[in-house]
Amino acid sequence: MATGRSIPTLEDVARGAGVSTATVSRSLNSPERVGEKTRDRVLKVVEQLGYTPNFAARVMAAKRSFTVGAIIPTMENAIFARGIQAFQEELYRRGYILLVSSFLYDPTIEKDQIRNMVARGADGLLLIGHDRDPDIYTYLEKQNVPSLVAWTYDESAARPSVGFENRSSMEKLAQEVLKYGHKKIVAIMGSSKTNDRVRQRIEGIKDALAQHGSNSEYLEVVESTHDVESAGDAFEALMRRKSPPTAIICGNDVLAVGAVQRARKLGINIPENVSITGFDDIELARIVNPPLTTVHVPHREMGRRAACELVDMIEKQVPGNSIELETTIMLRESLRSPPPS
Amino acid sequence: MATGRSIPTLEDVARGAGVSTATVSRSLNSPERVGEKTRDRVLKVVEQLGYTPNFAARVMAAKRSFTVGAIIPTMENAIFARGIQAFQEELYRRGYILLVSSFLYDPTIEKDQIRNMVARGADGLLLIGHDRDPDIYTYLEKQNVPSLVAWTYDESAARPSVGFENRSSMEKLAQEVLKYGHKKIVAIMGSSKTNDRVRQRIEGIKDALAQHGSNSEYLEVVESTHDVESAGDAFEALMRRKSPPTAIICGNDVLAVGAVQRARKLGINIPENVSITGFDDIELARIVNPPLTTVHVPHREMGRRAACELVDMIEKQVPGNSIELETTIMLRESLRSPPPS
DNA sequence: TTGTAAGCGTTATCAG
DNA sequence: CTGATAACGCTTACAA
Repeated sequence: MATGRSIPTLEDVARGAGVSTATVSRSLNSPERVGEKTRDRVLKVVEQLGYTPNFAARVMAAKRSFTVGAIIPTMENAIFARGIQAFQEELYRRGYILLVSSFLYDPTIEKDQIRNMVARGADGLLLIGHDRDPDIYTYLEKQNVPSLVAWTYDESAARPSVGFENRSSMEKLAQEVLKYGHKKIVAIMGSSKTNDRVRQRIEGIKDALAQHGSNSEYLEVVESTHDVESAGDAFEALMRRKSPPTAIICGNDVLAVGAVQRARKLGINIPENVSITGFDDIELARIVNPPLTTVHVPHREMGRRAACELVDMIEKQVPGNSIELETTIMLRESLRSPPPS
Repeated sequence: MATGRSIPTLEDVARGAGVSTATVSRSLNSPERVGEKTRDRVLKVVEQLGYTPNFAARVMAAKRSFTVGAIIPTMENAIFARGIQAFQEELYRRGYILLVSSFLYDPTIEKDQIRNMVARGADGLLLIGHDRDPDIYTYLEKQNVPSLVAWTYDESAARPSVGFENRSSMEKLAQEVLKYGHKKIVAIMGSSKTNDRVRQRIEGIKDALAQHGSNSEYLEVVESTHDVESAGDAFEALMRRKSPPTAIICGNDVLAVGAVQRARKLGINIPENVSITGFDDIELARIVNPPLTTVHVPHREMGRRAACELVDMIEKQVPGNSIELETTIMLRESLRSPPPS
């Protein structure tokens, strides 16, 4: 029945210090509004009892949770792990804590998790990409929970985002591929179904082709799931064709690494036989052999800036500004001129 | 003043459905205890109003938050990212949500974050390794918050853990190194200061040396921080010696990759000139050239099992069982016989 | 099966 | 500067 020693509450502290609960609360939250002597006495009792405020009660009374939720595809891709790591560090610095959920690229799960986090009183939400059921945005507005989109920057979007231009970044990369004289280019991309970043990257490649006078309608895109193995399969299928591509633009580094590894297994030389490019510039990109030509994305910076912006939105009750981060093309050995045909 | 439309509460639903708040609560939490007709009516109103329960209020009333906290060194190391990913997936399946904090290997921050999570009403905590200020355990007991240690398995420890034997795993690996005839072995490890896993791995190497008749006191351990660059520096310093080691056992794959990459830069061939081993078997281990001989750790399995166990501890109010997971040695090209001297 | 009402531990308002 | 006291929104005996 009795759980032995129970957890001390504000009231216990108040009793111990011979003051009211209000005074204890003030001593803790706005010490300047309490007499020095009283405060010291209160803090001593707090220490003695090992009092920790009850969070739920505080949230309910203050209507603030100092909690931020992040709903991401998966932590297993280093781009999210890094970005979220930086996001969390900045949040911690500002007195917030992070609730994390991954939805494994399943929009239904994502939706569920968004509701869940709101219900749990998250003060704000970090979302990846703009592309989701509009109901979600209506819901968030109704609940008055600010949300910020990251991993993309889109001026045309209605809501603020912190990230980079997926389309033009990929275009720059594709330009490089074209400069090397490639004509037979195929893209291996993750599913574009509920993923605006993927769609934009595809558009970026087409932009480059169009500028180059190529007929961009001819861009072939092979869809792959987000893992090394599946990208390897896609790569293998392409290379077994009678007339294989001379360059393969992958949607991200993980896919590109999958292609490179499979190439090695098949005895296909990169870049002699075929060029491969990635996107993100994760650690893997420099470690794989040959190192990947890819687009460098400042993931940590993005996470950190997103945290700053989101906290501002929460605390200042402002709509939030979009922030564009620059990407840079990293030219490495996986790209070179096509083999003489 | 008036915030326009405000968020619907239980009471709004009750009013809308013409029932009491208790009935609404029951319709949501234990539907079987409510008449079918009433329940349907209630749920319809819930839908209409877009009602979501207020989490803080629920926590306060039920004294349960369905939230679990994980306090890890960093998400940037893939071993934690993967393990935590699986941990979160299982938690989600069981109706819990995950609060994540990283402490960047700083025990002061860790302590702070533990208190923070407890204050926020986490129902249970996942911690990495046993090694921390005993006050923390006293505190957790006093607050009656169950905690589970992962990434290690230690029978001798007072508290339950889900993980693997760091010591004997490393011993197995070191045995392999010795089998290849290496005599000059040096270890590059992360700081062992507040890290029992590191200490155990060092002991493991010594165990192997002792069994092999070598004088284990002679094991030299070079300390590195947890990044590729620092490991590279350590490696370089070792190889510049008059009499460099023939095998370098690294504390984990990240350090080993740092050594391999630096070797390439210096024109040192692995494994011809020197063997290198890792620990963890993250993706990187297979992708680096040459691929690493390392210890495979079932990170996802560990995360998943930890979630199961921790939820059991929370729900059944039991002390919790330790679970030992098996590791396996992955022999790959980075290890071979020492060069003829 | 349903309703009533007493908490849960804070914060915030308003007096003093 | 300090103290009462009313919320905050939900769960859960207990009663009907």
